[in-house]
Amino acid sequence: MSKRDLILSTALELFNQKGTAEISTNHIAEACSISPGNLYYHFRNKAAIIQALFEQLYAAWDIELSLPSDHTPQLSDLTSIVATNYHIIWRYRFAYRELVALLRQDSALHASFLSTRQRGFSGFQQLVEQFIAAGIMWPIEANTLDQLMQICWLISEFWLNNLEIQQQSIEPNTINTGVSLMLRVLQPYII
Amino acid sequence: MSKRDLILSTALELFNQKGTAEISTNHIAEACSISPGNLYYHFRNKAAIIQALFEQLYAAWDIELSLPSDHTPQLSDLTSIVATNYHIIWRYRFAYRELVALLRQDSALHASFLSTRQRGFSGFQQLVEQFIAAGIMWPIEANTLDQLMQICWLISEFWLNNLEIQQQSIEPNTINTGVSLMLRVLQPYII
DNA sequence: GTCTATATAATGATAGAC
DNA sequence: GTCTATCATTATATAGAC
Repeated sequence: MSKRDLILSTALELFNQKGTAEISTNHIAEACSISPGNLYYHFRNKAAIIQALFEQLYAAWDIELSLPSDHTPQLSDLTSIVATNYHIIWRYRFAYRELVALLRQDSALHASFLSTRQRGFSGFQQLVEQFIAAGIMWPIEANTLDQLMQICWLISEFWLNNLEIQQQSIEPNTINTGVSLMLRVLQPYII
Repeated sequence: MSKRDLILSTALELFNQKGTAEISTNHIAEACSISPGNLYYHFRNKAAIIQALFEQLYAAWDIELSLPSDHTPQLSDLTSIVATNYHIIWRYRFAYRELVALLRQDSALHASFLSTRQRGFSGFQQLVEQFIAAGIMWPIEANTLDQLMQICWLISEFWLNNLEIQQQSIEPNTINTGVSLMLRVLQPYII
């Protein structure tokens, strides 16, 4: 592993444990067993480390959430995508715990997050439209469909935060409850 | 206004602007035009200020969300309660922006938040049960009902965060979109 | 209650040797 | 690339005078 990757994986672990505000560049360097000066050779500053971790998050979405394009979509695709998404968010949970605060502090980060998020939402839209075309779901009026997808998206982005607020452990069991909620939203429209 | 209240309202404004991590006790004292020492006479530390602001938040919920008990519930009660709740959350928006991080750092705060939140959720449960009893909503199987209420609760807690992530301004128009989402969830079960 | 002054520690970040 | 040394700044918090 390159030193850069060591710094990033160490920072990710510490941020997930204690939050970005509590972890200083000195903490990260010490946990990597390198000097603070060395850390600053690899990263301009602390914000650059956070930005690089967000880039890893975007890459994880691109890699792990892509569906084979020659594939007739099934409802089970939705549940597996959502479950995979929860695992990615959990891996970068510091980001979602502090999301609004982090984005407000760094407008470049906000821009990159928004454009990545928009791509994801478009993919989700296409999937649901494929469900309708395949006769898995009833045709739905455009406004209603948009609302349903917004609700599903909200659940997918905040379900883990919701579990943490309730001090519930994050495990397959509790994660699947989040998947069930999304299906509950769509259920009246499923054939 | 007492000095204690001045400190709290000033801290609230600064926390809402910049986040709790960026605002020090010195910043708060300076904005109040008092000395740091004086601030520490009124509050043990910064965490105590945050705790006191959460107490104000709890009080706002108790005062502004209580319904007259001799009143037959209507669906419009739900929308007005939800809209009022959004206004309260917006007033204490720093708390919801950083909620998971703040609760993880302070177990006493976490406990008080959870018990207040539980009371709120119970009140919401009762309201929906009254809707069913009054023939406004169909009888719903217990598990389904619980899921629907969890979804509504998730929307109510995270809608403003969702708006901020999307860089949408918080105004009656966008707030009402959140109310509509909740009604969209319940719509298939409304008579 | 309020202030000044200060202790102590940590922060982000850089310069320059190797 | 990596280190040591160090900078200026800031943070929380307290002591003691008024």
